Amino acid sequence: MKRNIQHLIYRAVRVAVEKGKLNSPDIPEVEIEEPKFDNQGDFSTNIAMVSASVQKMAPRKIAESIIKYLDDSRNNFEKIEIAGPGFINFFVRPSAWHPVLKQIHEQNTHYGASSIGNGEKIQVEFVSANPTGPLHVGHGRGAAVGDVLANILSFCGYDVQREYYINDSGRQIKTLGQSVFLRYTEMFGSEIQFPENCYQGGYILDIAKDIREKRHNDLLHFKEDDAIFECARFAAKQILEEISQDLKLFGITYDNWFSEQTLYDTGRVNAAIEELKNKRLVYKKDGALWFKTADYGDEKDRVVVRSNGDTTYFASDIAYHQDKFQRNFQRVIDVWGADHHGYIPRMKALMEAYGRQKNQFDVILVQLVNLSRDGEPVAMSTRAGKFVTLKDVINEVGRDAARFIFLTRHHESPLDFDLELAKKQTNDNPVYYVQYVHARISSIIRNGLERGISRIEWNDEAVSRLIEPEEIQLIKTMARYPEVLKNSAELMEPHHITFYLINLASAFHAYYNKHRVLSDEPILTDGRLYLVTAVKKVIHNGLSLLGVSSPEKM
RNA sequence: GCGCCUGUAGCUCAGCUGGAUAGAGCAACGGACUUCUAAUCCGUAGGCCGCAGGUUCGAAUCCUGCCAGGCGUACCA
Repeated sequence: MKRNIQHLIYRAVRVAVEKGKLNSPDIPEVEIEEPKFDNQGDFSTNIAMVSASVQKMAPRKIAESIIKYLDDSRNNFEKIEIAGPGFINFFVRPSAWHPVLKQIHEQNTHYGASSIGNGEKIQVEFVSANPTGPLHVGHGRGAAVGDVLANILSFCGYDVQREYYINDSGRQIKTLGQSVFLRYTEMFGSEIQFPENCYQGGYILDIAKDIREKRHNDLLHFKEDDAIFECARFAAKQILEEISQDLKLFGITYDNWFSEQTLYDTGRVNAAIEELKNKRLVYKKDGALWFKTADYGDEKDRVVVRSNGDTTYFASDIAYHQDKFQRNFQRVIDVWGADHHGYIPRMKALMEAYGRQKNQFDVILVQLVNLSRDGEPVAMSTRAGKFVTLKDVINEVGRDAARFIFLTRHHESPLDFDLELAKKQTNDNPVYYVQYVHARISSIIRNGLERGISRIEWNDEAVSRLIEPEEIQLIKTMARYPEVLKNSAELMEPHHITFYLINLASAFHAYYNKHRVLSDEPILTDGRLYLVTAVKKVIHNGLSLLGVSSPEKM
């Protein structure tokens, strides 16, 4: 409908110019908006005001000419008027909305899908938590945002891959091995001093016990470094397995798990460093190797190889992101916790130094979750072993509610997550508000079946009976869905869908309370069943993208 | 100090690629179940859109400065 109006205006302008009513055929892009107030129509455009300076005419005069030559031979509009300083408001004839329903039924689970992605290969990397402890609530937010973003992009025609980057190399893994090994020796009677910088959580002890069960006291005979290495490998593998399970519980599966260690094992980190040298992007200073990131927008240069010969995390990240593009991804999206934002400039610098386009690499920052219980903040630290795991939260409040809460906020807005509140609010959590629509409509359809209505299909006479304001409102809202998705994909902001669904749910509940679907009139009943079935499809469609279930009964 | 994010109703947040009268939910108050699921609906009340300037016909939205909170600012990861 929107695009239709756009075309009509372009054509009207052309004709008006031909007839000499407008001065210039150059008009800016026509933007069609949906006004907030009913008395301003269903759609409106500010084109007359925006082109006033080009046309050298008063906005209202321009609007008059456009309307005069606007071709509404399809009779879509009840009224087109000029309002305020020069807005053109379009009032759509109610029946002109009806074809939207047919579209929804025909496209079914693909309603709202688009091809704006053009089959482009795109990768979304998210969560990527270090395998040094279980996932906590904060990771859950990144998981929800990343997963849903991937869903949306896929729905919009991108060829999406989900990847988890495993930081299984470097110091934190060594610390993990050390922590486990200490607990292990402790079980054999060693007096130990457990260092503060080691991981304190109870899961470390569990892993140590598992090792004892498998290896008995073998490791005590190893050289300490080797024993720590063994522990690290064992622990990381086990923790990663649990992470994978937790994510599955949250409804997330990955296409690929990428190990940092393999970058070293296959020499790709060294190769990347060599390439940097060849491109003269690095230099030596104070015994370390520096990347000239400051030349590409970073505030200063960054170390790639330390003076002691160790590579930095940045080095493996360079190799990793090179590898992503070598795997032919045209676009790469990293979902990070907001505490890593300081890292973005150097990554952008890397991209620029390699001549990549700006839109080929994006970082989605997800603000951290402030966890509290009954208003009291809960400290979160993997190292100190104080955290509420994602698994606990899923078990407490449910997968659907947890996902929904994470997605009812802009990802860059900090999120207060109160455990008691989340549990208590289970019943008036917006997720149930939306799911309830699906359950209610399912129930109506079941009741219809009992009356012998098994066919729900387009019928001119039946659909033409849909003229109540609440019915038109519902259809209008559903007509917006494809655009919401496109917007969500382009801005990479999943929360728009959540808010849209709440909106649609509200329109449905209002309708439900005012009108009966299964009425005494068979024709009207057919039309309304056709309508609410469309609503059910859109709700299901949206909830699926959010990874939330659509219950038949509640 | 510098950088990023945030600041909108009592609370939690939308709206921010400039538009007409500022939007939800929760909480408060008053109503609606003999009726397809009341996990619902209808209504009332609640606002210097952090502050001050600027750009514009028009600013919550863009620009500048300030204030407050969070985070970051390593030859850590």
